[in-house]
Amino acid sequence: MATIKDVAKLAGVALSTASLALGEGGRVSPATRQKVLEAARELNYQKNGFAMDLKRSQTRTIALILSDLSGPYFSELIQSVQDFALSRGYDLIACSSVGGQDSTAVKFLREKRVDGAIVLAHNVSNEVLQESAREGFPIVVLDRVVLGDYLINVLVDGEQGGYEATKYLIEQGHRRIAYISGPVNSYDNIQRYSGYQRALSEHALQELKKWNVIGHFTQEGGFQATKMLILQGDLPEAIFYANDEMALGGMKALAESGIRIPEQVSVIGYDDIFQSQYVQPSLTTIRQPKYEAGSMAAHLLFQALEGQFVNKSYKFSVELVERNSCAPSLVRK
Amino acid sequence: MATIKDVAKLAGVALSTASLALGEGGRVSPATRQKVLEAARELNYQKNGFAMDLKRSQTRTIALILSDLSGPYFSELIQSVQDFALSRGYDLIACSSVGGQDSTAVKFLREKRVDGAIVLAHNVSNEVLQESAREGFPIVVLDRVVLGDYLINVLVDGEQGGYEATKYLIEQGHRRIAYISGPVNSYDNIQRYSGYQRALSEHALQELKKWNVIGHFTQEGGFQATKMLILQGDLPEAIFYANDEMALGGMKALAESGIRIPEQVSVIGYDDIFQSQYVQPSLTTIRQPKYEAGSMAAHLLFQALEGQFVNKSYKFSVELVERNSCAPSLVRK
DNA sequence: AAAACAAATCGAAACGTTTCGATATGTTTT
DNA sequence: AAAACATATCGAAACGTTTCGATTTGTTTT
Repeated sequence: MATIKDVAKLAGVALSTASLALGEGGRVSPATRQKVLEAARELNYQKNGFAMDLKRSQTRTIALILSDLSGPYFSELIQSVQDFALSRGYDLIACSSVGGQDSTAVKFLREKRVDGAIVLAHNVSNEVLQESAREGFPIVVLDRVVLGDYLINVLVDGEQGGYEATKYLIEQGHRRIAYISGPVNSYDNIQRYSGYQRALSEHALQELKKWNVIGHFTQEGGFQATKMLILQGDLPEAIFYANDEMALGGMKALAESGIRIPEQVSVIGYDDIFQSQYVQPSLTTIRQPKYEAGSMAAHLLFQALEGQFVNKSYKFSVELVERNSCAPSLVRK
Repeated sequence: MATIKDVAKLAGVALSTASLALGEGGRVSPATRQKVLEAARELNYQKNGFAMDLKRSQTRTIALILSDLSGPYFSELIQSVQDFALSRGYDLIACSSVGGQDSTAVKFLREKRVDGAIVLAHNVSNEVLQESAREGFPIVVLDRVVLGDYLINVLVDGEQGGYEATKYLIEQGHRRIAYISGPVNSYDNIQRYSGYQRALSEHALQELKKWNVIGHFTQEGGFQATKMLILQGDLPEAIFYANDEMALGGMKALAESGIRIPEQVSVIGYDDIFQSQYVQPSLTTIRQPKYEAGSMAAHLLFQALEGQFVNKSYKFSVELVERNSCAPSLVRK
């Protein structure tokens, strides 16, 4: 691999002059620049990024760290962050934290291979975040509250979401409302669940443990959980799935058992993923301002990067999207 | 930021000893290692990744370059590449080539910030790929044929896919088959379209230009294109959408106009994206072995990285997934 | 024509590591 | 007890850039 040294030699100038000529606004004579550029082309010279980053100790790159690069959930978020980063002349790289503490993502954080990061990955521990964030290296955390210097939290109010979803079902006259849970210790799940509980207790309703089944936030999990609910014999009037993917699986299970939605059971989801509007019947759900949150996260990160003051915590509220998977309860005697 | 120099000083050892102690199998006395580790902890030392990469001139990271990080299409691919990379002790970073020649992605290629790359991004030019690939820096290209040293092609046979889809419709008795196109100069679109043409001409069928409408591979585009088709008054018996996203949009347009699928019009898509099985009616489509292709790409990349011989080109075939959006044509007189 | 200045070029240091050959220390062999 | 060896530590060079202050060259002012 040709280095700038080779280029300089071929062009017959000093190393530093070559660097100047190759750079942006260097004050070199046009003739010299020409010579250097030609030499570079001839040698197929490409600058070594690491050497540059090392010297400059700045990368103009931010990382978006996700627990999983795939999955419909992240699309919108990635998009918004990318749009914003690009508009500020920064590069964005997405890295996955699969592998937990040994993942690419954590390596990027620890070793400061980027100028800052946005994190939405529950498998990156608070400690890592707290240790990594520092002067000149801000981190925006999207999926939980974690306190520390140079750490900024952007939250979507899951408790409110859980509350709204449940309240909506209650207002439709339902009283017996099941909750299909995500992983029990997931921050998102805990939030949504506690909103569900608040709505129930505000209306003096009982929570039935046998209707609280774990579906792991996956479609398959939602399917299985719903099958279990059906097998128990005593069907609830409405089911609140802690995310849309589980709701989709659940609807499939209900359909297979010949149970009509929303006539026999009302179903509500959470997330408003893309396919929710295409399922039959279309799924009533809670929409999270993902694009907005991503955009806000990016915004805050850049502010922090530029040394401006930023609040340490922001919270978004959610919105109920009414579709066709819920119907008023028939008046019971 | 503390450097290894500071650590060494605090621990009272030489710089090189500190480096040894911090590294893996360095031959240092346990006592020294202990001292160094403690000093490092105290100073909250984190190694500088760039300096390391520069010295080592190896990153143990590969890049997956996509034209767009979002979108359901890439999920499976990302997953498979990631699984594979992880199993080989490599990190994966995904970067987007939004921004074309000035994008993060191209920068990563040019500046060799990774050890190798897998590219599925039509907005990265052949020239960039050819210039970037070199000894010790192999590139696997997924979406087109591009020749050169250290360049490896993995293709999914789009021509065959277009052919199969069209042939299936013909075998169901349809004769008047519309093609809703992606961007006209997209490699994928050209492939699929030429398969469509081959199937038609093999069965001595005419292609009607007015039924070849551009839908840009987006849902909105498919919707608009279909609206146009409907407005023309003369509806085809079957529509081949060059991807599922357009088909989804198209189905919505048909439904809005009260046209029944598949009774009045058969619809076939391409890609088998996740939501295709959930739309009503479920969408018959062409499934590409995306996971397999990604896995193969990763496989080949590592072989090349290890200096093993690899073939320069691989081709996968596609598979028709029969669902409910197509029906045999009623016998016409 | 000498002095003053600006522009272009150069040399050297620095960024923070890793690694190699050399030295110092301690242990075994003869 | 001297010689031979293994082990632990050290110093210095190297990776490929950028950048700063110094030097050279050429141009303008007095």
